[in-house]
Formats: sequence, structure tokens, C-alpha cells
Amino acid sequence: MLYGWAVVATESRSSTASPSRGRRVRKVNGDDRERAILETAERLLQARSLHEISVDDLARGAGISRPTFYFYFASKEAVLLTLLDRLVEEARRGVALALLAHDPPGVVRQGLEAIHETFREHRAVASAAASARASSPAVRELWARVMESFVAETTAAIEAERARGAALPGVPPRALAIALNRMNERVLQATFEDDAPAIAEDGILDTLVEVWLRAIYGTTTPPHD
Amino acid sequence: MLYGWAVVATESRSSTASPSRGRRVRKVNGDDRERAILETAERLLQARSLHEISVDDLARGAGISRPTFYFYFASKEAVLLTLLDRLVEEARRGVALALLAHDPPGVVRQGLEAIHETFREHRAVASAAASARASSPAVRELWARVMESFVAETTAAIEAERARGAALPGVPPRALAIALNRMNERVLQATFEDDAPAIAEDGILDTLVEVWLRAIYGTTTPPHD
DNA sequence: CGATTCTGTCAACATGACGTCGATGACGCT
DNA sequence: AGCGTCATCGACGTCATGTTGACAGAATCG
Repeated sequence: MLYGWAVVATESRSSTASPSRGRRVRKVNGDDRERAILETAERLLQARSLHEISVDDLARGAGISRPTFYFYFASKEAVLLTLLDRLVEEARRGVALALLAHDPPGVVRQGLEAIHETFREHRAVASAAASARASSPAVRELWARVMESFVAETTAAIEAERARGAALPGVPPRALAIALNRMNERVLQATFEDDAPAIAEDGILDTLVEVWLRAIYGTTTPPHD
Repeated sequence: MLYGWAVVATESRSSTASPSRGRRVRKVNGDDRERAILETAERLLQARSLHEISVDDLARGAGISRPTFYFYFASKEAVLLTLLDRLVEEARRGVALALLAHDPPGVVRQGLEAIHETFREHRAVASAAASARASSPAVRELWARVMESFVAETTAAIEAERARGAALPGVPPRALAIALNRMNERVLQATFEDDAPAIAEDGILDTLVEVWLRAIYGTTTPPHD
């Protein structure tokens, strides 16, 4: 009666996000079951929405009964949260790598590529997470943190480019950063869900990069240092 | 058992969208009830999501029992669909008006203003519709039609501006149009739902207009004819 | 090695939302 | 007075969720 979202989030995430968690070593079968549930969830999400998947489906898929499912996760939303957590971690790593490039357009393109690739690979989870944002505070919060980190990095980059005179002055860097990152979010989602009107898979990257560069520099061939 | 979405959509929409509907004149009370349900729904949506609102809540709010609710609507999603239909109609009218302006940046700004204003006014319905897109094919389809009309108009405008040499060449006009319209969609939603990171209410318009103009012209002060 | 704790399991239950059926007034019309 | 349509609701069946309580086997400890 009192398993609030916060609790679920903390517990679930600490068990997947931090490798140095303090879980006592399970009978080998416990961890397997947990993985089986996660795999079943990701598999079923390719065909139907989380809403259309029952806890019973997840349990059966993992070879256990419904009550037993609750031994591993507090709800099916908690399962999604764990899945999303992994995804987010992967995306973060990809973007961090992209930031190593040193010409600005290169950073933009490689950053977008990393995000695109990661979410394409696990589009089912990404879509489910987008829907779940509405009903699950924990999902919303986790997603908000990711977006915030992307926005912060973008904002810093815009400020730096304006300072050195390469980027055009204009609206506040943070507002611009939010607009561009939100555009990515929605455009990628529409394409992956095949939700018309959407940009064709092979044209997305060029389109996003062009808008980013023009919005920041006014041109797709900004001056390099 | 057979009240599919298509049926609901058609029936519900013809009763609200077209003024020349063929409904037999009701005992005056029937139409009142229908309106009461719609008003209750929009009111309750200000505080909770559609998922958290039960058919019983809607019925009680309109002063009827739960079974009676089904005399008027096939489901609570059908209620939302009717609400969304009105909203969409209003937005369309606003954009059509904006298209009368004859300088391109004026069209962009006034179009964005119209959309912004309409959805701000009924943000609860807009948010609920965004969530319902995932679970209701009818909502998804209606929304897709609206987006498609905006994208088509934007595409035509970009083509015209490129033809007269005012807009920069680059990615296909339609891809660019989709990216820009999807950006609007998500940015407005985030702001109205106060979903961080979001742009402050009073900075949205300037930001969106700047991105649109730069993406299309490369500058915020394009040449006028 | 026996007692005890922990891990994993499930049948059965309680709850709550949904959608349907059938019966029942209340009009308006003939 | 009689008939049909409008509007209404009580009661029902179904389905998913989450909880309880009891049970078996493994691990741990004295």
C-alpha cells in the first residue's frame, strides 16, 4: 500500500545502475529470473505497449507465477524503469565520447549520431518510456535528468561558441539548447514509432544537424578555430 | 463489444465538428448532459491525467450514473477525442488567419503565436491528448492529420522561399518542415506541462521564431519581396 | 548435525475499473 | 389509451492489480 514511486526508483536503479550494489549473492536462480523478466519485457514491448502487457504476461514469459513477479519488481513500470536506466546510461556514454571531437560541427554530428544509434537499437524501450512519462513520476524524473544533462552540455557549447565570435548572438543559449534537444527528442520518437508525419530513417541525421548548425551559427559551415 | 474506435471517432466528431449534423432534437436535457460530461472532463483534466480519471468520476461530475455515461460516449477516450477535435479546429482557424500575413517572418511568427495561444488556453486537453496518442489510434490519427496539415503548409512555404532565392538550399523542404513542427510540438508540451527542462512561458515564441527563421533563411532578418 | 533464517514460490483473496444487459420511468405522438 | 423512443440505473461478469499467508529448499550458525 505504500510502495511509492520514489522507493521503486531508488531500489530498482541501485540494483542496475551501480555495479557496486550490496546485494547478497543469490541462489544463481534469482538473478536469472530478474534478467528473464527484463528480457521478456523488452521482447514483448516490440509488439505491444506496456499498457497492453499484463504482469501475468511478464511472469509467464519468465517462467514464474504472477505473485512471484512481485518478488522481483514492484510493478511492470518498475521493470521499464530498469530497462530505461540501462538505455540512458548507454546514451550518456555515447554522447560523452562525441564530446571528445574538437571541431564544433563534428561534436554536433557525432553527438546526434550517438543518440540516434542508441535509441534506434532499443526503440521499443524508448517508445514505452515516452508513454510512461505521463503516468510514472519516476520515469519522468529519470528522463528529465537525461534531458537536463544534454541541455546543459549544449548550453555550455553555445556560450563558448558565442564568446569566441563563431556563433550568432540571439535568444538565451539555454532556451535555444532546450528547443534543439526537444526537437531531437520528438523527431526521433516520431520516426522510430513510424508516427506520420515523420522523417525517413536515412534523412534524420542530416536534417537535425542542419537545423542545429543553422540555429547556432546561421550557416552549416561555421568558422573553425 | 463492437464499438470500435473508428465508429466512435466518426460519430463523436460529426456531432461536434460539423454544425450541420443530423442528430434528432433531444429533450433539451440530452445535449446538456453531453456538454456536462465534456465540461467535467476538461475540468478534471486540469488536476489529473485521463488515466487517473474514472468513467465514474466523469458520470458523477455530470450528475448521472456510470452506465448512463455510456449512453453518451463509448469510453472516456471518446470524450477526450471530442475535446481534442474542438481544440484542433480552433488551432486550424488561427493558423489559417496567420497565413494571410504577407511577409514571410510575419507568417511564421503569427502562425506560431496562434498555435501557442490555442494550446495554452486548453493545455489540459492538449496534454491529455499527447498521452492518449499512445493508447488510442483515433487520437493518434486525428493528431497526425493536424500535424500533416501544418507540415504541408510549412513545406510549401519553404519551397516558395527557396524558389525566389530568399531561403537557403539544403535538406529536403519536407524534412525540414517536419523537424520544425515537431520541435514546436514538444517544446510547447514541455512548457505547458512544466516538464523540465522547459523554456519559460515568455521566452518560447522568440526562441521558436529564431530557430525557424535561421533554419530556413540562415538569418532572422530575411530579404523581403 | 539440528535449528533457524533467508530465498524463492504460489494459491487464494480483496479491490477497483470497465463494459453490458435488462428493466424501468417519462415523454411525445397518434 | 397505447406505442415507441429517450434516458436512466441496478446488477452482473470480467479482468488486471497488488497483498496475504503458508510452504519448501538452501545457507548459515551454534
